[in-house]
Amino acid sequence: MLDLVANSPSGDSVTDRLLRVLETFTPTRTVQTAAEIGRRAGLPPSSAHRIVAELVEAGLLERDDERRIRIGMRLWELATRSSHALRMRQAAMPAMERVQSRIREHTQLAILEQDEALFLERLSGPGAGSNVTRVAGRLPLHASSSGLVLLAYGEPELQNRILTAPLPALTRETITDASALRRKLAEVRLLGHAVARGSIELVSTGVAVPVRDETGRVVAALSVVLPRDAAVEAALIELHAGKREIEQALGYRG
Amino acid sequence: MLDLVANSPSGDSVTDRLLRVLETFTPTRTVQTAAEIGRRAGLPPSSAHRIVAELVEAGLLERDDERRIRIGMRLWELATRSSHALRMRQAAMPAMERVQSRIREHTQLAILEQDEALFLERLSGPGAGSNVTRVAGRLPLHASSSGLVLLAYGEPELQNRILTAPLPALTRETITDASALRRKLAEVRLLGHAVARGSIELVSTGVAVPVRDETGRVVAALSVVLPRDAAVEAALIELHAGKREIEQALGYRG
DNA sequence: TCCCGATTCTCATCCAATGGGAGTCGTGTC
DNA sequence: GACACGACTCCCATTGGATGAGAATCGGGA
Repeated sequence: MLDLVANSPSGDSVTDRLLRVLETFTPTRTVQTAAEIGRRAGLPPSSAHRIVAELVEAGLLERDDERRIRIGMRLWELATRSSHALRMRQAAMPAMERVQSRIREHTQLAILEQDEALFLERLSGPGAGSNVTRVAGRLPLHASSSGLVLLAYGEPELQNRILTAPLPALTRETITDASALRRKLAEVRLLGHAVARGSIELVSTGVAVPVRDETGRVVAALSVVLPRDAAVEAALIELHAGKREIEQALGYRG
Repeated sequence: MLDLVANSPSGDSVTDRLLRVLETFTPTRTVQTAAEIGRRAGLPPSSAHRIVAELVEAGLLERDDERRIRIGMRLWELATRSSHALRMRQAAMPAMERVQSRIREHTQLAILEQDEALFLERLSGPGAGSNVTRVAGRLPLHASSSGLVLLAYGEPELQNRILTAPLPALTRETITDASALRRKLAEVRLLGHAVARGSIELVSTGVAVPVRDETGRVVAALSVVLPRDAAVEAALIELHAGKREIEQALGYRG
């Protein structure tokens, strides 16, 4: 490929490139030079600089004092202002705060997104226990309590996809057997909640309940993360109260 | 313009177009058909469909059951995971919850963004008063208490820009005179907080304090919105406690 | 049944995007 | 103070992917 070419000989569309550029940013790498971005996104230096400059112009990226690049707030604004799911987050916040203040452990809200549980919010008091979850982070459906709820009440087609795919173990207590998972899902539907002990981290137990919108579909999971051997009853009571509060805010008349 | 052309004869780059497409979404219009998007973004129908399909493929937009288009969660994820400012939001949440639970009025966190105050978070108990602020919403610097704080501690160049531009009135109590604003800013710096009575909505009063990061720069404003004639002392005490808590989380040793 | 709008597909056209290269700037090293 | 290295900017010949008119298809409502 030593020839002079134009219009992305690499065969990727402009959209692809923009996305690759944005994806070079991670939770641990929030500022980069334009050249770094280019290297990581697999772009020639001059192209990288041009594209980054364009994105800065558009407000999707920002240049700080030292001329380095950060993700622009414009991106977050666009996404947050106009997103259906994030309006749900807003509706759920008061209930989440209540649960958090009573249980005093991590309180989370997750939705189904591309066959994973995506966490929209996490409230954590001081002194709350261990928790790998992060806002805008993801966890696999078969391992997290939130994921189990979203999976148990999800489309049959989703369940098939997950049950026929490999079930990677995060700990030695993660369910990795399809038929065991199938039984677990039946249990979740029967009880109306999911308890996941040690399946994400050995030291903690997740407890989650489904949240329905006005159409009656399960659209989210409300959960708390307790120390591994804590009793779940008190948490369940608060989760159900919180769940009902959110459902009312969403217009569900159960 | 009846001739056959290629590569956007309209003279706009691909980035521009993508941004225009994303900007057709608003808080009140979160789902649209591809054709609607095209009309609003000023794109020919076939181009609109192609671009929308590309963005759906990339995950920046999503198609719902009825084939209509929504903003994709991917966009929010990218922005939230990798943004400096949103990590600050996360660091501020516990303090904000505390302030909210004590004052029981809207508690907000704002940053400076493109010469406006951009609200990163708003906690609102049940029964809190009126409030025009929205998460991911903006307010002018000269009118809101958060804006006054950000402006008072901002770069001189920012202050010049604002002070020499027109100062639109949101209510009859908004400061619209440059020299009055200059005096107000001096007062804010002297007192270490801003009180804005009726300048956004006549029925409410904003109270805001600055928040500094580890470099000592003011990077955010923590504020509450009280009923117009409420006493501000109790709120100020909580705001200062909250501010200090956030600054410690950010590594500021004041 | 017809109609109208949304959507998909095709394809000739051609210009905006491309990326090598050369040069500048700033910083850190010996 | 010279040198090395990397980030960045500018330039420009090249061209293939993006473009949008148009035709066809789909789908819902009257």
